[in-house]
Amino acid sequence: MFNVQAREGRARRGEFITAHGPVQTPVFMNVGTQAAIKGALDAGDLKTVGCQVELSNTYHLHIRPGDEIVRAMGGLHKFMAWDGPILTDSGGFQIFSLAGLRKISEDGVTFSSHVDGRRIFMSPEDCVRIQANLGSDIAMAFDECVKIPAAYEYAEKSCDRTYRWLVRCRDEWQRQISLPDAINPGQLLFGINQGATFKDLRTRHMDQIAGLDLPGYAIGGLAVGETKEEMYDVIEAVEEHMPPDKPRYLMGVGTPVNIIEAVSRGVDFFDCVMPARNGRHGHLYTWSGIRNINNEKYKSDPEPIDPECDCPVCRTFSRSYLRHLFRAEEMLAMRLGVVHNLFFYNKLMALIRSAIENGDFQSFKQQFTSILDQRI
RNA sequence: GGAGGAGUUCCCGAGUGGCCAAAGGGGGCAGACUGUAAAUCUGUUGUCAGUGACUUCGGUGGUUCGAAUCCACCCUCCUCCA
Repeated sequence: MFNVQAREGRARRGEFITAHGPVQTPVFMNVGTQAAIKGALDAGDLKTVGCQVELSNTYHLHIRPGDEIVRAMGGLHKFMAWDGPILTDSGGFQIFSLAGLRKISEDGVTFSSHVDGRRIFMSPEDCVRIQANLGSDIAMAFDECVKIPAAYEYAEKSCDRTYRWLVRCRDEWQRQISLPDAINPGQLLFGINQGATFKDLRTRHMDQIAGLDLPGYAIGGLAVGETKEEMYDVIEAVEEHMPPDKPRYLMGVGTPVNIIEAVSRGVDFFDCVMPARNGRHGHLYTWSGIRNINNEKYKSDPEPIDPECDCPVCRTFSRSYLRHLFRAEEMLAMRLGVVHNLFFYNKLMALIRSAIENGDFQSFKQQFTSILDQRI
């Protein structure tokens, strides 16, 4: 299911097979929480920006329109007209981000819907069943994403519970994919490592979940308050305990430099809202740093966002025009900003892959880590 | 010609004797954003300078310890009556 084709140091160049086609790794998954990329991009645009995997959210689609509706419409692929691989995130991050609106128990989590306030209970079994209804290719385990800094006692307790939830997720997943009317019988389940910044908790938890022999493993609960050095340290510690023949997914990360650093530590899958959110806000990635196109200095600049970029936005429009669209709050501004940024991220991953294939990854890393996160 | 009303910092608009360089919006300038409660949020926006000083509320003159605020005249605009 996962083949590592080339390595350089700990960095891996691989291929992961899903029910909707192969995924070349390292890969960036493009986030479309509610079955749409914010900024008004549809599945056709995802092809344009070079997306391999689309990511949607269990909690959000369960609330609206409802996973039963999506199932009745033939599953998420058909619903949003995307025929490539889809990963559904479990809602574990919403336990973190909707902290004021939820309550956790051993059974599961009770949310107050952020849409209409009604109370929603979600158990690990519910979460997996919902993802089966959505028919994604990769389902994520129901975990608790703990805020950092965390108290050791709480992190330990949470970690243990997340493990018990994972066993329940695994059992329900096996049941769901073997049902005769399963929307996607080829759906895979990834387990999620937790443990805040405590390396002993992290590695112990990783050892536990690796024992379940799932199709893939994620590192969760990072980029939620710790420094980037702490994050890299946790990745290094956990990576040694991750099965070498399974894909590794660093959830919610990150900046271009975060991704390069994590690839060099053995991570294969990424996702992040940043390129889409920054794109909507006019912070546009280039090969020489991040450009805030709102800035006055671009008022009458005829150059494209990045002369080195061959995305449709850079091939067509000037900085001056884009700045105008952002200042005038035209919808087109957000759309073009997101198209450019996602194209950039997907291109970044393509360059990382070929660098690993060619044994150039170390020099690629040295060339770009000092500039890509810089503001210009 | 007569009767009322109004002129505030880039714009709109509060403020009717000291707590006013002047609320609040808008606009401008900048910043943040990491498994998306984000088309969101934050800072800043008279000048020069570390506290402070200086100029500013249509104009001119006055009253007062002190005026955007009170008085007089003038200018401009709006409404109504002739």
